[in-house]
Amino acid sequence: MARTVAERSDVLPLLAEVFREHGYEGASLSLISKATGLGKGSLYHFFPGGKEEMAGAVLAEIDGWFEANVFRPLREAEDPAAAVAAMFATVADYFRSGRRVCLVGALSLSDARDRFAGRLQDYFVRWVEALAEALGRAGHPSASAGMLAEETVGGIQGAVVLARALDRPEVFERILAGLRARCLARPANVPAQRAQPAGAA
Amino acid sequence: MARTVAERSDVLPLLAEVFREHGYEGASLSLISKATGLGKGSLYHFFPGGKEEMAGAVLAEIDGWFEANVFRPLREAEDPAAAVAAMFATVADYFRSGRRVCLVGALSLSDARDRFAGRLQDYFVRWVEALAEALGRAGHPSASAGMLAEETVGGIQGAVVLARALDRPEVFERILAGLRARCLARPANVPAQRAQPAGAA
DNA sequence: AGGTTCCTGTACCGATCGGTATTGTTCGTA
DNA sequence: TACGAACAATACCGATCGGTACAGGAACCT
Repeated sequence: MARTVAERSDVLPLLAEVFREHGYEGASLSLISKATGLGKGSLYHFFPGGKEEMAGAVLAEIDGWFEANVFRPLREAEDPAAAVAAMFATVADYFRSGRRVCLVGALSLSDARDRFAGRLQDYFVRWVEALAEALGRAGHPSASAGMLAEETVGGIQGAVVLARALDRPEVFERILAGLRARCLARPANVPAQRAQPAGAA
Repeated sequence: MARTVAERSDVLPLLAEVFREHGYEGASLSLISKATGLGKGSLYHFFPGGKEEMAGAVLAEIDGWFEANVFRPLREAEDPAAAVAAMFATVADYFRSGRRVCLVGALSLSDARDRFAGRLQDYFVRWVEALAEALGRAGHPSASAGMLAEETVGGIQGAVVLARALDRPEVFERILAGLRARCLARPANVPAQRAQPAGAA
């Protein structure tokens, strides 16, 4: 028996991909075992709570990644408009232009929603709030900033659905470009917040 | 043994609800049997192709419903702006303000996508095209009409995801209201196409 | 009434499910 | 070199999966 000295954190990305591709119900332990190269014994060694703990760990990692790479930059960036622009690039990359499913969104539509309700809710709440704050600091009036943030986060989720259903990744890119333009359009009432000219960081 | 003389078409709505609530993988035959009140024997009498045929029949019915109540009105309405406004009302009603999942969208994110790829693609293609045509006739230039149609259909899907994840139906309503406003805003270049003043049929 | 068709319920099939127990194997440590 | 902890692979558990076989009752025909 080979001993690979795997760490729990090593298998998380593989695990995540299995849940993304097959959903919670569709990801059977044999599938997970094959995808991670770990036998059931090893799997249950790392995740005594079984499948639910595996999915929970994946959600936690995803949450952490978005917190570090998306939410916090939005909240803390000196140049909020640039941070918003960066968010679109980061997200498009993360979702592989719509070829890759958003696990949080997929779980929200699935049977497993109730099981992870708190986490799912939290993820989207924090995304919307972080984006709304950045939009507000970029000059959008606070009411419309919240509304625009909701529309944008929802729009990204919808773009994943549509691009996957149509099997056309360019649909994802196109929708994100539209959302980006609306987020970066100079708000009417702010004097000189420089809008990103479609090519900045 | 009671004979209920059920028709195949009678069980379709119940079947649809089971698939919506539990997804394809999550909808087990025992669950389906309980929800429809039909034993496995009856189920396989009506759907010899098993679960796949059941889901296929549900998709076909949904497709037919949208064709009759959404797509065709968009294509054939005398007043395209009114048809677009009606679409939002119809859709909000159908999705129960985001409390009810879009089965086509959910399947698109799930493992079962490949199994029904053609149907899923067709549904969204026809929705986007019908809406784009109506928007075009309402005065949007053809390029932006296609783009806006894509954004709108995707936005509706995203609104379902977001509202379900947040467990707040008003998010669905709010996003749809925003999309509606953008669709009905008087296009810059058309002379006198009357924009719906947010309250008409 | 007798036969036929159409449905319905149930028992049952092999396969696979999530999960556990057990046994091996490879380490760090000393 | 010996030991115990950490990791890996396998066999196996009861339950449930999707699907089949079949017997039986209701409605219809003649």
